[in-house]
Amino acid sequence: MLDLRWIRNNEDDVRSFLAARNNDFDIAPLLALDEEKRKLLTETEELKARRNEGSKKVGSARARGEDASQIMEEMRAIGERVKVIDGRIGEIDARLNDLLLSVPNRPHGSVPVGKDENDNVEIRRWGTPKEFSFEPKAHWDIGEALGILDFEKGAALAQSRFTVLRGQGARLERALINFMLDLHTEQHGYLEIEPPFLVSGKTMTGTGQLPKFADDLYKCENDDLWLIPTAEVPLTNLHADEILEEEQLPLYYVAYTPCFRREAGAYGRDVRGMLRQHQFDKVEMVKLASQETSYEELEKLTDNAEEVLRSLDIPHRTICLSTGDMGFGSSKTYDIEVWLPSQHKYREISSCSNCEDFQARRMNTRYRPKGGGKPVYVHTLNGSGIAIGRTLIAVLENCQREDGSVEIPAALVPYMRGVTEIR
RNA sequence: GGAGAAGUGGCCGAGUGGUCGAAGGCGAUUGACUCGAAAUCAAUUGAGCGGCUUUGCUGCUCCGUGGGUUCAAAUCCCACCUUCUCCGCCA
Repeated sequence: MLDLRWIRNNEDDVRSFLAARNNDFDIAPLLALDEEKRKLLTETEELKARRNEGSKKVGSARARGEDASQIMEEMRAIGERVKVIDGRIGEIDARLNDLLLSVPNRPHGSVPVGKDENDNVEIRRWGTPKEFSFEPKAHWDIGEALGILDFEKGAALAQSRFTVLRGQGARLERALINFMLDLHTEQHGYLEIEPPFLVSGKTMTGTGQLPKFADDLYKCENDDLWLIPTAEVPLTNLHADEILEEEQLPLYYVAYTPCFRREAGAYGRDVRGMLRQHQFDKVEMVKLASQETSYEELEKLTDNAEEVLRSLDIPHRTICLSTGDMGFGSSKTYDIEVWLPSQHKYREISSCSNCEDFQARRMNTRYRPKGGGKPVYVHTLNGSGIAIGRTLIAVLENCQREDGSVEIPAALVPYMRGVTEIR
């Protein structure tokens, strides 16, 4: 959510960044409502001041045993007008809030302006895609041949886009989770959290999933509970409605959770294998930082995610998303993409964003600056550190051998209890 | 799920219709005292929105949340949420 006052004073900026995002949101009705509300507010506040004064007079008159019925009558009339105006203000507020929650975040000045993913800018590459002496297979072929990936059973138990992992496949998933959690907690200074996997509508609104993206989420029928699409939601909301001290910042949190996404609107894409699932595991990093340090923290966060892939020796590249490709709540996003030999392409495995104060304003998380002063909104950052299922895919495909077996990267061997290959 | 109790400022805690945004205490900050510290004393110490003669003054709102009654609500009424205790159920 953006600051309404800022929108009011920077109309042109808002219009131009909405255009850069290909967003057709019209701010005119919003500004009109804002104007009307402020006019009514002045009116009702004046009336209330008069009523407060009158009520005090009634009190003191009664204390002296005098008759106050005339003032009471006047105050009753004022009260009725106040009620009408406040009712209208309430309606405007609700509408204003709805509109504000639908305005996307303002992109940072360093973000490339562009229409879509074709305008994303590659920042760096790491590693060289391996030359195979044979035709590298896709992970679904490797996994099914080894008996560790079962797509049929996933579909039978739930529906398509669910997978059953078996044996060393299930263990590899678990190994990746533990490896990443250990890396981030022991080397990068994150505090491990185990959050709820279901959260309230308010929490979903805090990070921006609601109200706009309800169709992408799974909701419980009888409760105000939603399955999290990413641990970003509970982690970022950990300090909702709090005022922190600047000395506490930055806060680093990391969590493993399953993630649940309806993937509505992704019907034809990545239908084979487990690249795009309704349920997938992810280790997620979240930071709350001061306004001055958040972009520095974004660089570190992205490096923390890249470190996972360096440790596993998997080729990858990092790109900066253009204004047209960026998510709703982000001011700047780096995607990390791994090399998938079977597709001969880099594919997204992590997304690291600085949301600045966009989420903080929604969930009301502030900090008191050093040396006192008014509380200001924190900057929130999140990044996959990293997607587990896609990492498993990357390991299977990049570490496959001609005979169909898969070599376990050295860093994972301890987590696989000494297993060095799956065959 | 059933029965009961409770939700007040950073914390504890008083307040059952009228100068209550809220006593008192703790904590914090500043000053005095001190060579310094402690102790003591004094002052200050919530948030949001707005106005102004803008380092201060001022209006409105906020006592779990949302409604209602009233000239006036922390205080009365209704609904909901959360916490605690007991029962039931369960891992």
